[in-house]
Amino acid sequence: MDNASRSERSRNAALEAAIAIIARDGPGRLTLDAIARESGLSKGGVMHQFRTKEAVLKALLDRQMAHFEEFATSTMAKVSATSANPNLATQLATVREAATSPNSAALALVAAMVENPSLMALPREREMERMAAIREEATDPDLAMLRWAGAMGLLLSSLFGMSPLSKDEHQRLFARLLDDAQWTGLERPGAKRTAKSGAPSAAKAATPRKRA
Amino acid sequence: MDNASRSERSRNAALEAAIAIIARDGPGRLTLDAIARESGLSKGGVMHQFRTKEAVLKALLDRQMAHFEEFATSTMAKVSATSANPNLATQLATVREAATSPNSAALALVAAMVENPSLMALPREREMERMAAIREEATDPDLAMLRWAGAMGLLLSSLFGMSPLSKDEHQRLFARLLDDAQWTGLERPGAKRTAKSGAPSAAKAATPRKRA
DNA sequence: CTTTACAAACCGCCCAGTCGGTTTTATAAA
DNA sequence: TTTATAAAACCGACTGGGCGGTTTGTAAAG
Repeated sequence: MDNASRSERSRNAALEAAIAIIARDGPGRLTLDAIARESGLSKGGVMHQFRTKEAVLKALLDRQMAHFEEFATSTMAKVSATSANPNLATQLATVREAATSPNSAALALVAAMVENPSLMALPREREMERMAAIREEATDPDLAMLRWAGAMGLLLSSLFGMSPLSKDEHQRLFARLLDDAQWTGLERPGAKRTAKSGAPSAAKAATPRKRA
Repeated sequence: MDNASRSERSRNAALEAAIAIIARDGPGRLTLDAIARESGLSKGGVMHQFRTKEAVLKALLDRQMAHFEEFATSTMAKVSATSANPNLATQLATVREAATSPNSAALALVAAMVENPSLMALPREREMERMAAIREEATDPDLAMLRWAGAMGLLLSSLFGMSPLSKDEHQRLFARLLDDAQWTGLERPGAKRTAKSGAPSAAKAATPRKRA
């Protein structure tokens, strides 16, 4: 077999093993030896592909992000013509996808958070960009944020195994979140026109977290 | 100082230290030695109060759950007279409280999930009871669930540090979630028993959870 | 022959848990 | 109160295993 293909295969095997371990035993049980055992590789093999454990986590995050990024751009292309708020529609669909897929990206996120919280900087940044886009296109930014938050709540609660909802109910709720017609009744244009001006300061300066 | 008080003090110190460590360094850095260092106790002292690390996590969970349970029953008493859906109102307020409080219970949950996922069985059970109560009292159960999910999304996104929202925006969104008037426009009574016959009887079950 | 992919033994550190010992509190008899 | 004894709280050195990472060796690819 080709060398590149061999590496590719091994890297994939290791990452799949990592996800399986996190999903089955929890992020705390994710060790290099466990990855080696689960993937069928030797520890040396794993360490050849990833020089450090942090590199494994990083690769895992990159991979999941790439997957959902692709999904997002794909659905974005589909809805951008028809929807009035394509960014929101895309994000809701993507979160639903993440909630449906068994190898959830969120698992990788949790594992990264445990091992090295700073790894979450990049995903966090991306997320913030998306939310800014959602707010900017919305006639009622707060409502858009609440719909987004609802999707995240569904995703994370099912991730934590705290969802009393069946698959069908889950899908129904996501469908309702996605259906603009269901939310037009109570839009409050602008950021609630009280005395304060409606200037939506979308992007706030992200305070960088420091590790000790 | 008498023995009971001494124990109480030490246990408290250890648990406070644990929360501080999780919040500052992440769940992966929570070790018994770290707890001893942070709390000022010796390791032996910590081990005398908690026979194992899992016992520490369990105590942490119990403590946080008790705190929010108390908060919940307190607010439940306040709103049960005025609100048509007191369970939802209470849960939303409680989640807001959890999101606001620095020593979030969610941190304890994450730590428990890392160390031993099975520890989450009890909190999960409680959560499911609450959600069942919310659904039962709602004229539009799905919408109620979505409001709850929105609150959870806000809480968890801020926990993961992925919230681009300022404190004020956060509070505003929670306030909107709590304001029934903002959501009456689009209720769809379907799915559950509709019972749209005049009087809004609004489930007067005094106790949030009744299962024996 | 050189480089790359993998294997497996190995190393040092960290961490949960143990253990013998010391100090503080509780009980109670004198 | 004093004294004797037990029990509980606390201490800190120690241990055994697990973990991240290294090293040495081998086979396949180029």
